[in-house]
Amino acid sequence: MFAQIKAYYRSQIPQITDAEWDRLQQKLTVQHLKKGELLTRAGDICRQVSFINKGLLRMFYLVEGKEVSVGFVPEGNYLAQYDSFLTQQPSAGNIDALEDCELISLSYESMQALYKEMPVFQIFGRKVAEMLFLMVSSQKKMLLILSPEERYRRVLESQPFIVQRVPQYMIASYIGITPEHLSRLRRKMTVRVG
Amino acid sequence: MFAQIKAYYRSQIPQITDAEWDRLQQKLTVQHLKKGELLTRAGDICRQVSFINKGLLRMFYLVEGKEVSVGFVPEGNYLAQYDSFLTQQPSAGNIDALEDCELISLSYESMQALYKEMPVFQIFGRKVAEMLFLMVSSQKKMLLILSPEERYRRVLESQPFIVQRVPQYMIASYIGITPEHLSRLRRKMTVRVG
DNA sequence: ATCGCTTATTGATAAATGTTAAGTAATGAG
DNA sequence: CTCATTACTTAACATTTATCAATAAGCGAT
Repeated sequence: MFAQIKAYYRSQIPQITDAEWDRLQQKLTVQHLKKGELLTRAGDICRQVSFINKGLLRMFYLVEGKEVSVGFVPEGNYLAQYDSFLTQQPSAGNIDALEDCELISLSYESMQALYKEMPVFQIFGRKVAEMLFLMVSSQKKMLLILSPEERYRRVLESQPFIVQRVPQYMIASYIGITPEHLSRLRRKMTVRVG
Repeated sequence: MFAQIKAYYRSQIPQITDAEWDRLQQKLTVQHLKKGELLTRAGDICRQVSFINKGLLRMFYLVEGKEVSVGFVPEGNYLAQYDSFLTQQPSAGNIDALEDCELISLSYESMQALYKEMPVFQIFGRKVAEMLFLMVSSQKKMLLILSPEERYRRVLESQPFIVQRVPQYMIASYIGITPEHLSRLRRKMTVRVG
């Protein structure tokens, strides 16, 4: 049950001791989500971070009745409405399950307690925040300097699981275009290939 | 000289002691940059973070001969080619001074030393990373869900110093449009106002 | 296998944005 | 102060992208 998440912690903070891990594990809770269900919704305050043991989730906004997807997160990663989790203010975004999911969650209070209790979790928290910054920062850069077609190619090559497991119309809003336009770009791209 | 940066640390980590601050201050160096000079350039590995005591700097990419601005950072903030600083890999971006600047810098090695020596700096590092994440994350969201005109309005209302101190053609690429288009949007926006 | 629903494709048209080129305004160095 | 340079504006035109509407294809539940 906890093998994957334990490996994750060990990869981020190899210096973690068994005692520290045990202390953490006591605070973890397991949670299941069926395809289509919401993990958090706009207006909620995000009170936990979740490690995805299995499944795939999506972060998205509702803008003028339309869904705009901003991230897809598969098993083996941590996930939260992180802005809301950090600020403990209501989130503007939603998270739903694109597949049946198994999550291992840690509450805000538990995390604060771990921060106080054991410095190694400060390091973990810093590394997670740094990683998230790198990811979002590179995504923002792609939106600014690449054309829609190039952005789609990037998704294809650097996050192929998205193309394999996420409906195309969600990918369209993820790269900032309409589903119709993405469909046309794809046709244009494949004509020359075969 | 160090009053502003000291206040900054105290605001982020109020629990910092005088001894810890002194230890930090020993490692700080002051640096001056004239308007137009580069702080870091693409290909460099970023080896320091800089607190801006005075002035204004810009982060930008060179894409097909054109500058694409991705951030403007005024006095009172920390600045680095943060992706490169974290990974110690060559950066794809540049930083230049839009005004004469006074910077207070801390090297990568010094920061690692402080991390090891005193846990409070781990907390500081985490808070900085979290703040950067929140900022970039909200900027990415704006690019995805707002129109260019709305993005410009946001800059006007939430970062007015940019409109006051940054040339318009740099703001244009910052919000993802051409200078000509921004000029047209501005005309359209002011016609109705007066 | 079939039905019903969701997703993807396609075409016609409209709107938004980019490009090129020219002119005007602002700015800074001497 | 003057000139040269840089920044901003404007216009005509080209290209990209969105919208609307219709059809086709895929898919899950029964």
